[in-house]
Amino acid sequence: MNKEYTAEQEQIARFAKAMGHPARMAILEFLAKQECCFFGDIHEELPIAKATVSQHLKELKDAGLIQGEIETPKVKYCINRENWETASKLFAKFFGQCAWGKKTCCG
Amino acid sequence: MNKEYTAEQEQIARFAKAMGHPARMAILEFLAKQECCFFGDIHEELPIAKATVSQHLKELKDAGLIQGEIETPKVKYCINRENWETASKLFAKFFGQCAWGKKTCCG
DNA sequence: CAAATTGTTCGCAAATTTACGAACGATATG
DNA sequence: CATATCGTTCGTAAATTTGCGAACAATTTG
Repeated sequence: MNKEYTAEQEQIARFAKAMGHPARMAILEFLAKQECCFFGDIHEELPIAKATVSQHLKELKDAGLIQGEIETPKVKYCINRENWETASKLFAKFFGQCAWGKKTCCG
Repeated sequence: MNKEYTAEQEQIARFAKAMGHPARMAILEFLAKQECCFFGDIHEELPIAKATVSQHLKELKDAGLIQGEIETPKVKYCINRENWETASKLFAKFFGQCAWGKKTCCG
């Protein structure tokens, strides 16, 4: 029972947690593929109620992976590119740190 | 309320979920850096009780990211390299799929 | 055999997550 | 003004997660 967690561990865990549900992965993939889109488009893609979609979007927004913007009467969502890049690098670094040689992994 | 999730979305979500806690990230980093080690070594690294460590290890094992092996009287844990590689590729693919040009992201 | 070491499992409590329908606010339309 | 559309928020229920200490099993040591 010693050390605390590093800020980087907390950060990547936050990103990972946000990605830790199929609905949220589906949302992220959908957004990543097409610049931006509206809530309704996302809802159509998913097998869950709109209230639940809204909740998942909030979590992704809180994690910093997406951002939303009101475009009356709709709401437009898109990837938060800056944080997406941050996450991308964090995960790449994480998976690249293995100590057993680059041949069998991370290649 | 339409489509279901793809197998790949489910898989990456499973990996991400397992990584979605700082303690589990710390465990993975610790293991990735040093081939293998014993339960006690992992426990020493973390600010949580052994029962909780054991639980986190079980989740990582269930997700396929690590594997354990009894080496009486200790238990040796290490990264599951095959699945680590699978995960590495899945995440790389995921973050690389953005549609807004490679210059501003994923580079 | 008694005692110590190592880690898992059990039982429990508190917090969080997931999901839904209903109600709601805001704006546009008839 | 009444209606329809769009999406969030509220309230609730069920399931899962997180964490701990105590008990436990298996082996080794005295």
